[in-house]
Amino acid sequence: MPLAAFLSGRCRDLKNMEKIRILLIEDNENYRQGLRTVLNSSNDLLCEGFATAEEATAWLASHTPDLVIMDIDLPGQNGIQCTRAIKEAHPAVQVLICTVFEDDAKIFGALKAGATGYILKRAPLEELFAAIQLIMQGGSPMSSGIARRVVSSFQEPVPSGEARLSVREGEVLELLAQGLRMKEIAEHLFVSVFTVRAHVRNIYEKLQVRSRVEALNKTKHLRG
Amino acid sequence: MPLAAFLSGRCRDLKNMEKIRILLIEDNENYRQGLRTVLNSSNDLLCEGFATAEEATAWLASHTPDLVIMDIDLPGQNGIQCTRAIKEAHPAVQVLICTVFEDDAKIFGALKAGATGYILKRAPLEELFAAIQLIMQGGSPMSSGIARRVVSSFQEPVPSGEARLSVREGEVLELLAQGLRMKEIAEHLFVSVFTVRAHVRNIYEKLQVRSRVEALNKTKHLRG
DNA sequence: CTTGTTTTAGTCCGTTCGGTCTATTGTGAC
DNA sequence: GTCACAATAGACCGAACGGACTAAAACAAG
Repeated sequence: MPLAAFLSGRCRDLKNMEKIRILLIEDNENYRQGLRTVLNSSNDLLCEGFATAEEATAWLASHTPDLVIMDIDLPGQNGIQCTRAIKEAHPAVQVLICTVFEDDAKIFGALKAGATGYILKRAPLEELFAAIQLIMQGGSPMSSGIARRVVSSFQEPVPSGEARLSVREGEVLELLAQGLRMKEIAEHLFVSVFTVRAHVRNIYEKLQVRSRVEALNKTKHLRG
Repeated sequence: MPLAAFLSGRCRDLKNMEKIRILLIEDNENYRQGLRTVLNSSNDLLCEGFATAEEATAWLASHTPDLVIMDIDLPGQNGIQCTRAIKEAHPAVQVLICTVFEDDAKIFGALKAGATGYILKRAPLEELFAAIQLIMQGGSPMSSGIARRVVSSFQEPVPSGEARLSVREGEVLELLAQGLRMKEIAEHLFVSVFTVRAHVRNIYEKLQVRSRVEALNKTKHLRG
């Protein structure tokens, strides 16, 4: 790494700027070559492109970009698998997903794999440029609908119908969730194990389950 | 609701536009009044302001805004509690957090409570205006550092040291997570219950736990 | 070819859990 | 005041679980 880049660290020096090195992984020939040309025409970007995850991985053995712009629907290894591989080998490299898909499986799969941004191909080019700047400045660019889905995944669903547990049952459930045994729960709540067992039985009855793990699975949305 | 607004639904009609009705909850007098004046000076916004959650709640009994801009550090009921209350009473109302805090507890607390946007007070005014438009168009505006934290919360930590489970152990763990008993797991995997028990014991040993729930708690980040 | 790991399988034994049942006390609703 | 429900406590029993052992086949790494 050049000294200037090292000294500037995460904050890019406007006077003596290193170009942002971008690796574009996209199997559509026209889209890739077009986008690469557009990106390279910007005087602060330097873009290399490949059609498959395998080609890109080979190139990555001897090069380290700042940012990877990743398609998801690739032949061979897909973009999510490739993202995971890249983040394992080069944790500092940012991965920006750029795809037509906007279903939860793809979105959360990509984020779990280590992607830090997710934009849609139908977004205008300005949004892509803005996303590149944003991701290099520590942000996480997401197309608006994507961000909404990500945020929505945190919302706690309303307690579902008949499965309404009493306050005390909620406390017992919370302790069950921590992996405590009934005896330990009894000590925490200053009641007898018989009482704890009664609560656990009632919880099972209300939730229609037959074990701790099932009960926890049915209520995980209520417990963060 | 006026007919025009009803017909236009979520897509605002540029010709015959209803103003976006905003409720600003912010205890700092100067900040609130200043911001309210600025927002009202825009010809597509209509902003009402209160200093506390309690005053705002009283007003909400007879009014329904499109958007609430919410401070977190309020006297009395705080902004996160207030967000939860508002979303329970008016699920369609969007809540945009605008605060100086950017710690995980506040961020995720607010999102879990039902906020759909989270921006910082130090952001320029243009960002606030953009956020208002974005949130009304189905997006989730977040200041760049906030978005990064939210996205980061999805990243799966690297499998921690000695807790490296074998492939088979992973399969067993997955079935344990679904609430199956050992006999059922044995049937799924076409092996004897003794084998399943052996795997479970090895999993417990590797994870240093003593029950299913503890094992699942220690590995939930590996299992989505 | 030996060494280590994984996957398989088993025994023994005590603990914990889950189902079915009964029963008392307190509290809030009607 | 009665009714319903939550919280408490208990007995009985069989099933499931968890800990401490052993052990063999399969396989990859060295």
